[in-house]
Amino acid sequence: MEKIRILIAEDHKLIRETWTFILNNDSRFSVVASCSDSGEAVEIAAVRKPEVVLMDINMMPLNGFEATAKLATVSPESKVIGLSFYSEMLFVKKMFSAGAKGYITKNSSREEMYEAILAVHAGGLFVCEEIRAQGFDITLPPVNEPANAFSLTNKEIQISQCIRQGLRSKEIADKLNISIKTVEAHRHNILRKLQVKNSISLVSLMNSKNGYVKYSF
Amino acid sequence: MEKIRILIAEDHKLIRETWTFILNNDSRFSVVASCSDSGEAVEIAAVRKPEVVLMDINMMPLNGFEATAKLATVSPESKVIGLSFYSEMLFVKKMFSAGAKGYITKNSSREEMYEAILAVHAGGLFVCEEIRAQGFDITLPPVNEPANAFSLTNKEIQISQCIRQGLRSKEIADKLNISIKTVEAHRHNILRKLQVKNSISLVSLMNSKNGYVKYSF
DNA sequence: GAGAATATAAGTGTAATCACCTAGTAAATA
DNA sequence: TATTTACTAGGTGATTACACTTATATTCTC
Repeated sequence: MEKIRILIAEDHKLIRETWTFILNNDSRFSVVASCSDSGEAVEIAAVRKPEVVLMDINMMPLNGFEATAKLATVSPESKVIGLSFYSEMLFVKKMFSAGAKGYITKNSSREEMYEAILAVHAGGLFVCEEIRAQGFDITLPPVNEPANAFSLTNKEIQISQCIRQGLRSKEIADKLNISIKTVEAHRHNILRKLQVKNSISLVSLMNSKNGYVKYSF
Repeated sequence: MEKIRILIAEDHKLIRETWTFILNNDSRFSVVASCSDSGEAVEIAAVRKPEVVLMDINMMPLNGFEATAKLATVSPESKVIGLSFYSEMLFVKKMFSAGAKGYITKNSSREEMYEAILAVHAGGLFVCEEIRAQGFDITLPPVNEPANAFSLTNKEIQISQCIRQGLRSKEIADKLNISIKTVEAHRHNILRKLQVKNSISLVSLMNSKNGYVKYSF
């Protein structure tokens, strides 16, 4: 029996190393590579062609979405499993839209991670118990959410994540290599779309689970 | 050689289970219990008297601080190692003030976690490479921060709650019937005490799960 | 009573946010 | 092809936040 070849993309070294350890410790799995960045994961996947990719999207969900979509083109045989701390539906839906075959949260059990890997490797789809409990039905076709005034663009999502981290416009501009005026334009549009009066309210909205799901994307 | 008896307090099941697995997989360690809540960790420690406690303080730092302090009274023989995603000095200092013997971040390596457990079990102190790189010197005696450097007064708590709601200084002043300059003075003191750079970071800190108001920081 | 902590609030100045405007390019869509 | 949307980025001006200083009255504690 061939071992399932796995790539791990997870930004926290300790988590990455422990997962690598326990998966390599299991005769069914073999971690062929690991990295801390989702973009790097795409490059590695293009060369190593792992059968399963564990993609953490916690800190930079947008990068995770993009990377998943890119990965599907450079290595369509690799099945991506999304991993995050939260079970926000929009993240789950976005990941499946991007081509992911599975999604588990960090409240899943260790056995569920094994199950997920085996399921997607066998050509199936998998979501963890926590997300199923929230009514996510993997058998239903992806719903086309209507675009409305409350939906943010990818750039706006990315910038709102930066705002949430306490970054200033100047710092965001440097980080994303765009003009501070562009950042300010996006900020203004974000506040307008979500109908909040300032960045503090935006962060409060993002941090309130229901609010984030309901309004952010 | 007796195995080192370990208690794990970590709110994410997947992380908790993987750590339990790899530690139990090592002949030097034995995980005697694990829990998802720092308060529960105190109760367990009082009975099981673990030699080392891995205390995740990521999502609920304040609970983690209090639990560490309580743990030192109900089970002084247990050495606490703080664990978090971030290497914020405030958290590190707070944890050592509360009686922790070690601190590692989730950017540490797996070996560093082992080292930390062995070090505190042997009666020493330990901080991970990432925190040492930021200039934290464990050999120095604990700096006596000005008495209430980390504790907010009632007024400051009241005002920080208003900030959280997205209220501006002017609005807070009107609501509390005080001068806007007084509000600004309080805001400045709040940011200084909690060592955050702006109100957004303050709100993020407050919104980290149970918030801080309950525990008056 | 002396000292410390708290709450109050003024001044001064710098930096950041926010509102509103215009406007070009590129990509997707009708 | 024409239109829309997203992303870019400049200008202007008002408002707000933040840093730092000084100062007074009160309250609590040593």
